[in-house]
Amino acid sequence: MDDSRTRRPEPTMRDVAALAGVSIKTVSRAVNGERGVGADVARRVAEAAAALGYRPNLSASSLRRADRRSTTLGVVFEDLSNPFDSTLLRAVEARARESGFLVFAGSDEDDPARQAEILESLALRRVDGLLAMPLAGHQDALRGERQRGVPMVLLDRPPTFPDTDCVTTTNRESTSEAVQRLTALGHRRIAFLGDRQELWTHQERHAGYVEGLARAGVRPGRDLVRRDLRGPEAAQTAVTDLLGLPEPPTAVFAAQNLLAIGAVRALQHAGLEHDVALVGFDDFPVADLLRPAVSVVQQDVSALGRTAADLVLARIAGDRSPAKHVTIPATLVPRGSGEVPPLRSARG
Amino acid sequence: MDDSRTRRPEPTMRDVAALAGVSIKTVSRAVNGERGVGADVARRVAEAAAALGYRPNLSASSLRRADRRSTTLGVVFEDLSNPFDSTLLRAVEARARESGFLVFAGSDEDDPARQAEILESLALRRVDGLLAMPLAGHQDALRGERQRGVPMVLLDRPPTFPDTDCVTTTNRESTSEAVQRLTALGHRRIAFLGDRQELWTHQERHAGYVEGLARAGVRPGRDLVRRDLRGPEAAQTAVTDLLGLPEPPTAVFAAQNLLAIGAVRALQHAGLEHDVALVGFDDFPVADLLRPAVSVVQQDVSALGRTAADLVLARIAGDRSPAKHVTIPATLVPRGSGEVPPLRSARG
DNA sequence: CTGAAAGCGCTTACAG
DNA sequence: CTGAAAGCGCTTACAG
Repeated sequence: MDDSRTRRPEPTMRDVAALAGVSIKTVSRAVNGERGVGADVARRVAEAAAALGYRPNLSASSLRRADRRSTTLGVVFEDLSNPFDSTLLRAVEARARESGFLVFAGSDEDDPARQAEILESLALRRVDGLLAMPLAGHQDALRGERQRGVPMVLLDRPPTFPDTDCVTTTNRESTSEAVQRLTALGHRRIAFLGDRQELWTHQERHAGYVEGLARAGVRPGRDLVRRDLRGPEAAQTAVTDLLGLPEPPTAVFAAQNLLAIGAVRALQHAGLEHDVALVGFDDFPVADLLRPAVSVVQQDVSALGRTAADLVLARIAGDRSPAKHVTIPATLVPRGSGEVPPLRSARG
Repeated sequence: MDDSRTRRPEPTMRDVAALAGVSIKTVSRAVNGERGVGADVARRVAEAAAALGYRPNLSASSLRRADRRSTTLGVVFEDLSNPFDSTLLRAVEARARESGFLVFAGSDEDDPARQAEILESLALRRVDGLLAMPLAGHQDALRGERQRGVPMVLLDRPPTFPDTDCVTTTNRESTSEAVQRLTALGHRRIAFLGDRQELWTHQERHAGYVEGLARAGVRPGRDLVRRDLRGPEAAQTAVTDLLGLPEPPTAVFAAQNLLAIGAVRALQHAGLEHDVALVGFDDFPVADLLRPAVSVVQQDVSALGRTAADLVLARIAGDRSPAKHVTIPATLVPRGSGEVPPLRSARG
């Protein structure tokens, strides 16, 4: 191998044209597969390009072309190392590539400043479309991009500004269903573990919880609702606390997978994992290997990502129909922990 | 909001110059913070830029600039929805952003054609550097990019071609250590579960297994080594089979987290999870919630990603030192399953 | 401190 | 079927 530590200048159309003995316009036509190039000339251009290792410069072509496309998408999620986010990214990326798009990926860490920074960075590179999870409060940066006319699809949560597509899951409906399954088993004291109240998904899931109880004629005990829990440790503490109540819950609904994990820890610690029912929203790896295996409301995360990608690609392709809010159905996956009846846990 | 469904043409330096009443060269200087711009003029330019919502076109500037930088990195991993890959990506992305770089992310699905396709796609967009996991056999596409002089750092596995940085973990050493811990507990019949033999990481881990046994004067039983296991199901079958041997293993070393998960399933199924020791390579979520909790060799995946990102950024910045192979130390995390002594599992 | 001209690699809009 | 000229948005290399 020759010295690969030195980056050589890339051959250009000019070089190919010189070697093939044609004009650069002819090379352009041949490279882009436009018709109106003689078979013999096309072959000579192809040979010259191959000999030089020529690869067209997409930035240059995009700069000059009428459509100005960079065939590039920007993805801004909270944390790409989260399974939810990474599964979304994977689905988006697969769909994007089918259409010849490449994907920029960034994590905003739920920080408005960082999100704005990433969006700015994407804008400087003139991405054709944006896929993002809107922050709970501050959606100014996203709204700004949208107002400039950048095609945008929001995931997991709806925008607070108009005229923008989004794809979410059946938070309320599926939670209501899950809670009704618990009441059907006879549970009356069902605890609710929720993340930050400002999160739309958790508002929806809480609403579903209330609705599910109401359908069964159960009045929600205020002492059983623990919200603003951030992370598994907070959930663990909350459940431990709940178990110490005079009338402890016979079932727990954890509105997020990290909270379900914290609940498992608390139940295991109290030795009550087979006595108190548990259902979580969002699946997590090896949930089926725990004892009991953890029943969950499973989002179709890949479908979420695929749908969002399809939407933004359609917008880029010129779809000017009114903004859509697509809801992807979640599925109840019974594994054991959610099928524990209340009798066994009646204590005292 | 005005009609955000129509993408307006972006304002250019020309527009800003016209509004500020200066030449575009002056706008260029002001925007790039070059010195030699009068305070009054700088202010007028800033105002005009803000009024128009001007944002420089990085592609155009990169095209003309001497350094040709796109301040863009390409990441090509096997599957971005894998926790290992997504944790790497997250670390790379964080590091990249600190240096003003944005990251293109793609999954090659272990398919040479797809990897070549992604690399091509990245090359057309003139990324400044490449971070990739080399495929077991076909490294031609990566070698090709490297020969063109594209800065490149390989992750998890070394290249089969020269002059290229890579970052891997202590596969052999840590496996040897883990096996020696098992022999120190008295284990003599220790099974090995491995993925495809062509994978360098699994060759290394197998070598570490052999070495660890040798240190304890144990001769590896050929019947206890099961390789070419692809995924948890294969591992589960293999362990079930091992447990049926006349002299079953008293301990299992699973050379990958998915294989460890399969092993857990088999042990649980046989009711032997508390009787047969298990150690896995690579951590996995909630491994600590299983009963017994699963002991693992934990890679420092974030450090892997950070190191790789730093290396490629240094190369891009002009570092011409000889190629490095950095090895990141892994850690043994005892959780219970690896601390099961052999006596309890002596059967018959 | 400021600007006119040329050019990065490519496509557009013509002309032949 | 092929090509010369102009220009995308910006920076370089000059000149003043």
